[in-house]
This record gives sequence, C-alpha cells and structure tokens, in this order.
Amino acid sequence: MTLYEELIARGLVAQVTDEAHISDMINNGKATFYIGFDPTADSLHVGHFMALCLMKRLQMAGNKPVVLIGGGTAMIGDPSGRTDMRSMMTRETIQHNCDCFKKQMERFIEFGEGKAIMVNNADWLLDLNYVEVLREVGACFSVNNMLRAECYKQRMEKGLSFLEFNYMIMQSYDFYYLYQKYGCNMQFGGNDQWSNMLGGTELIRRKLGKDAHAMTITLLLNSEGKKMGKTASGAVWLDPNKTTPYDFYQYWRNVEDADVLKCIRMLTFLPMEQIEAMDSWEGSQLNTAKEILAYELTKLVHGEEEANKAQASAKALFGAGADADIPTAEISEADLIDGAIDILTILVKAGLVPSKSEARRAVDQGGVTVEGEKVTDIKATYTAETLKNGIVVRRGKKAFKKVVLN
RNA sequence: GGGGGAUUUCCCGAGCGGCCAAAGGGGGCAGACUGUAAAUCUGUUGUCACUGACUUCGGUGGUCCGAAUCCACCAUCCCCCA
Repeated sequence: MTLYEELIARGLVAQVTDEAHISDMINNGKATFYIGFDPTADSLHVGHFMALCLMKRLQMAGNKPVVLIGGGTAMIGDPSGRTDMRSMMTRETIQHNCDCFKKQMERFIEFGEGKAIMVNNADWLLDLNYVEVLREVGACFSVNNMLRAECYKQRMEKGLSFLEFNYMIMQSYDFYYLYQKYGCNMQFGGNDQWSNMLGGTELIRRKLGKDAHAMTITLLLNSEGKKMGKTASGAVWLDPNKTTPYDFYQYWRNVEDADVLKCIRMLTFLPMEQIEAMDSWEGSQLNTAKEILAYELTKLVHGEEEANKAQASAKALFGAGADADIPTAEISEADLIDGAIDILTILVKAGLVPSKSEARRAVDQGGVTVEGEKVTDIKATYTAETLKNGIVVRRGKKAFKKVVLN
C-alpha cells in the first residue's frame, strides 16, 4: 500500500488540487511541504496533533516538512470557521506561544540538517511594505472571488473587518515565499483552510507561472458534527500541565461508540490490517477499542510510561486493581482544624470541585465516595491519623484523587 | 456624518421599580439504568459562616425608602441612510 493510498484508507484526505500528481510526489518523497500553525495558545491541542501525525507520516516516506509558525499571521487572526473576531494578541504573547509550540513539536518531528525545518512568518511578513504588497500581490487577487470563498461566507452576515479579510492574502504570500526560498511545492492544512491554500497556489501560478499543490485533511468531527478534542472546559491540550496524561487518556477512553474506529484510523499509527480487523467490532467489544485508542494516543503524546500509568489508574478505579498510580493531591497540616479536616474542604483542596457550594451539592446528591464508602454527611471529618496513609476520594464516576496529608 | 437598536448569570434568551440569585432552552454536574458508550428518566447548576447572609444583570455616577428594570455620561457591538 502506498502512502497516498494509506492516507485515503485512513480517511485523512479531504480535498486535493491534483490527485495523480500529489500521490506521485508524496509516495516518492519528492514533496517539500508546509503546514501552518497559528500560535493562538501556549500549547498545541488535538487539532494540531492530526497535522503533526500527517507530517510524521510524510517525513517517514522521505518528504521534507516545513513547519510554519504563524507569528506574523497571528497578528491578523484567521476568520475561517469563526463567527466573531479574534481578540488581538500582543507581540509578546505570540512570541511566547511560538516558543512553546516548538518545544512540543520536537517530540514528533525530526528537525535538523536535511530534515524538517521550522520557520516563522513574522520574519518576512512584518517587514512588508503596504503599497508594495498591494502592487505586487494585491493585484493578483480578485475581491469578487475572495468574497465567494467559503471561509468568508459565514462572516458576511456578522461582519468581517478589513484586517481579517487580508488573512488569506498573507497566507498566500507565505506559500509564495516558501516556494521561492525553500522550493516548497505543497501545502497541507485543515479542510477549513482550503480557500486560503488555493489562494497560495493561485498566487504562485500568476507570479511565477509554476504549479504548486494543496491538500487538506479531514477535520476530526464526532458523530454529532462537532469538532473533537474539545471539552466543556476547553481544548484537550498536549501539554501535560494543561491536560494531565490521565485526563488525556480518559478523553479518548470516553469517546462515543460511533467515533472510536474513525479516531483509531485517523490518529494512531496502528497498521491498517489491525484496524480493519477491529472494524467489525460492535457493542461492548468497542470498549476494548476505546482502551486501545486511549492507550495508543497517550503513548504517542506523553510516552509509554505515562500511558501505562494512566491505564493503570483507570483500571484501578473502574475495575479491580492496584491503586498505586492514582493521581495524588496533598494536604498540609495548616489545612487541619483541631487535627481534622471536613469533607467539603478536602474536595475543594483536591481540586475535585471548584467551590464549597459544589462540594456540598456533590455530597448531598450522593456523588462522593471515600475509600469506597458513600459520604452522606456534609459535616463528615477526617483526622490526621487517617489522612497520613492517604484516602481515595471520588466524585462521581470519573473524578477521583488520593488525598494524603503532607 | 445622520438616525435607530442592543449589552442579563457557562451559552442562547425572558425580565412588570419591590414577590429577582433573576423564566425557558442548551450545556455542565450528580443519581437511576449501562459497557468508563449512546438513549431515557430524576435532581441540580452565583458564593459563603447555607432554613440565613453576601456579591451579580457592559462601565461610572444619579433619582428613589427600594433599581437588572428610571435618568445622565462613557465603552463596545449591530442595523438603516449618506
């Protein structure tokens, strides 16, 4: 199976400019391709992870990745897929985010001589001269066409600032620049980037009379059509300080039945034969598939050791098993009153609930368990003696901590 | 430049000068049922010293015994005309 066939089989390919040409290029390691990342936060999230995986696959086949950090385009803000304007970020924030991105990416992609390179479009975009750009580049764009682009349509009703309208032009300029400087002949991106990417190939054709290519990756949507990798409290981050490996594991462990196989196909590096074998699984057997998905992804992102820990914790909580690797929360002597501490305070200190009121509710509703015993009294207290060895406090089915007196 | 409208608790969205911590829906959380799934049903959803108190309705002042509700100014957004 060729690389391109595999990408298709995994359901990763959404749109391409020239299928025959592209498959030939990437199968034979002839592509120098770039993917842009907008440094809008200080950590990558699951959406970026898809792109990183794709980069890795292509790099393994001998193609050369160019990671483009959008330090310059972030000054503008991409309107695609948004109904409101992004808040403007300061230069300092953007720079900080760029640095964080780089660190995380180094885990996945090999950088260095003859390997992947990383560039920041702030290096060339920020020094552009307005009038020159208008004459050089602006002349190549038709406003009529731009307004027809899908990415702007949603914004036509809500309002679109001129600033954001220019995002497409900047992104196109990136491609044009990279083509000339690094011989970058292909761009990859999320499917929501399609029109921005075509802007680039079009610009290269007009200015240089050369063909460049674009391919988009299917967005990872769940069965309800919402983007995956989002929870009520925000994105699922790759940074272990923002989303713990255990929470990361649990996110995938809890995906809906309808989405497991799709996720395994698109996000893991398991061989296709193995995935096809799972395709026929159904009912509670899918539970095993979820375990595989969660384990594989946690391993990719946080390493094997963390994956094992997360899996052990999950087993300890939901089935019988050693409780060695339960996430721990520490309580200090200062938190004790008369050598004891009440359950509400414990819940808050352990980070299992955000406030005492919520803690009270959780207990009232019978959702709190200490060492396997349901807590019924909101005034229940625990002595220093008990806490020394640690107690397992659980809120609801999935949130739990081992609380130890430090 | 002129005219009109909006800003409510996580989101959408009701809200009479006192009965508003604020309807309803969504989402979240908890319980039952389950497979750590989905669907369904129930409860809950500002904070705290929790049968009571305190802080919220874009911002700042004001009127009033009393304001999310009235007035003034400021900020932001939207619409129409130019």
